[in-house]
Amino acid sequence: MKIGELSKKSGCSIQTIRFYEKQGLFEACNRSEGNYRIYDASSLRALRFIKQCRSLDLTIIEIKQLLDTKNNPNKSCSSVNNLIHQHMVDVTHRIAELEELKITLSEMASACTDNRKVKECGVLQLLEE
Amino acid sequence: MKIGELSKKSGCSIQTIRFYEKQGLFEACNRSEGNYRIYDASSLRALRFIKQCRSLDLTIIEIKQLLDTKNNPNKSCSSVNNLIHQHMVDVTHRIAELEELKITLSEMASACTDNRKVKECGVLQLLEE
DNA sequence: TGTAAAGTCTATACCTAGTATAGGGTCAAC
DNA sequence: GTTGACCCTATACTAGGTATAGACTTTACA
Repeated sequence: MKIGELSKKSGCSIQTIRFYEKQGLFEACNRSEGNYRIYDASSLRALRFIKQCRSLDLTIIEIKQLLDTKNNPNKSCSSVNNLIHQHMVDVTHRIAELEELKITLSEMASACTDNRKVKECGVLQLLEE
Repeated sequence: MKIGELSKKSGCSIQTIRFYEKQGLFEACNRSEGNYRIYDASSLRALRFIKQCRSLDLTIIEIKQLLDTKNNPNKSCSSVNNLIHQHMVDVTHRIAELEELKITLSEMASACTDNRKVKECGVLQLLEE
């Protein structure tokens, strides 16, 4: 199949697929006479794996490491476990930050009403502090 | 005062201050004979305002809009209120996304233990789906 | 068979909010 | 006069794509 079909089947844009290739994540199995990228079913599986990883917010470098690890079936998978665990820690931390931000924003919001003028705006006053 | 002092007093790096200037957020009041940027107390207040806004994750464009609004003291401040409100909506949404991600990651984590081999790794198996 | 449309190719620029350099100029102290 | 601290501009880089421009290939239809 050509890149357009792979794009539709995978839900990744054509540019994204080419971008992943440039990053060394993912290669077309070969090229047609007219220099078109040709993919097969295993390409689709590989791309879905990448997409799944991205949906977990793994970076491209981390995905590369996972792919490397996958190529060594007899090694320990502890690095995979560590990766996921560290991501959980990071996400938890980020949620806490955003919760704090939300509180600050809500305090801001309650400091003013729509019917004021700029010079009386409670939000702007808080921002000046 | 020169940029180094402003940097220390504001907690923004020198490069960041120059970057804000390039973005049109913030200007030195004038230049010394040797072409050094010269700032005064009002510069520090202005920079702190920008920093405060950035700590709320307002974008540079949004901060520009706020600064524009501040220059019209007699206009309505409803755009300011809307901005803060929309940010609260966005942050709330992002928190929800991250909470979902956290659940997914924790399911991943519990699918494997450190003592397995790559080919038996529960995490990698889930990622293949 | 001709041609128009759809698909693909590479290369490049752009996005955010800075950070990090290179290569030079300025200023104060010793 | 020279050392060191400070400052200047310009440029490249970061992450994960997205969006073009300009050219080539393939497909469909008359």
